[in-house]
Amino acid sequence: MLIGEYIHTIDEKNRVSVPAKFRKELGKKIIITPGLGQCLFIFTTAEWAKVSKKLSDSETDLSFLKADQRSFNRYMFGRAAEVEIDSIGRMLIPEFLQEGIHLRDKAAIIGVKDRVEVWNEKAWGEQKVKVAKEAEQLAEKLARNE
Amino acid sequence: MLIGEYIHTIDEKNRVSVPAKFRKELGKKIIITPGLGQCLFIFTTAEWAKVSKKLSDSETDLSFLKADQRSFNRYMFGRAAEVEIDSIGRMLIPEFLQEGIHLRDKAAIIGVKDRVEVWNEKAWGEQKVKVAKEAEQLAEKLARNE
DNA sequence: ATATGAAGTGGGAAAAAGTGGGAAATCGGT
DNA sequence: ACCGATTTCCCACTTTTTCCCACTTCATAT
Repeated sequence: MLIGEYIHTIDEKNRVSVPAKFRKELGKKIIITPGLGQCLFIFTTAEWAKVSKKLSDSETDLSFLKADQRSFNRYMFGRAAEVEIDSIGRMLIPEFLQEGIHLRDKAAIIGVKDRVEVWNEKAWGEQKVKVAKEAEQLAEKLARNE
Repeated sequence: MLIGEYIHTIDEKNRVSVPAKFRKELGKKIIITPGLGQCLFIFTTAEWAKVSKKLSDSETDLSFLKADQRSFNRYMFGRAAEVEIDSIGRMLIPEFLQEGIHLRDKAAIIGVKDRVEVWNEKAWGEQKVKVAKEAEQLAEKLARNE
């Protein structure tokens, strides 16, 4: 299972170490896409096969005739990248994906059960604060037995 | 699968490098047609065979009138070009196709699963911004498995 | 405390990709 | 058939990417 938080450097060549604990599960080849919120998603090739199938299942073979389907596919596929993890466990994040989430210097790499997310370190810090508050409220509710 | 975004130069001889990652899948010969939206479509010969069959097949429900279908086909077929990719991986984009989408200097080349789109760089930038918001909503739906 | 090994980071060299331009071949018009 | 113009083919340069090696840091165990 993919869990935990890691802060890694993104170097001048757009490389980031995949946390060693994730490497086995992710395999040699991964798919990086824009995520929901200010982050990227990393899928295994198997997961991506499912996702892209789901996208195409709802379509006819002539999906490009429908305007909104066109836009959506353009967005999803056009901004995805198939990436090989190098011999010492680094991935290369294309610049067009970095731009979308203002990634630079430090990346937060988060395991979320069966997917991995990549955040700008600062954005992740803020996200955590936000989530922490929600968690506290949830905990209080639980404590009051609601 | 054809995915990702690449910005390439279109030179004085109307040549554009096909992104190296696309070359194997596209093969030596491709079909370039006017696209829908401000772009061109590129299909493999195999994919084009499917598409053109579907378009001309009267059995297919394209949900528009015969007359419309005729003029649509005239548009797609009449302006489609069969193009050979040269020995070092460049394609030649006919001028009549460039004019339609105001292509010059820089082209954005986008992989959209099993077709490739070619955009004027600037138009692509605007398209991305426009679609980003609605695509996220659609993606959320998808993520919730609706 | 020190040695050992694994993980992460940085950088140089080799290879590949992208770009530009000249020469040969082809085409069209006279 | 000849000439000029356009297209095609090939070569060469530049930039980017990839591959590999080496150093540093952190954690673990002795």
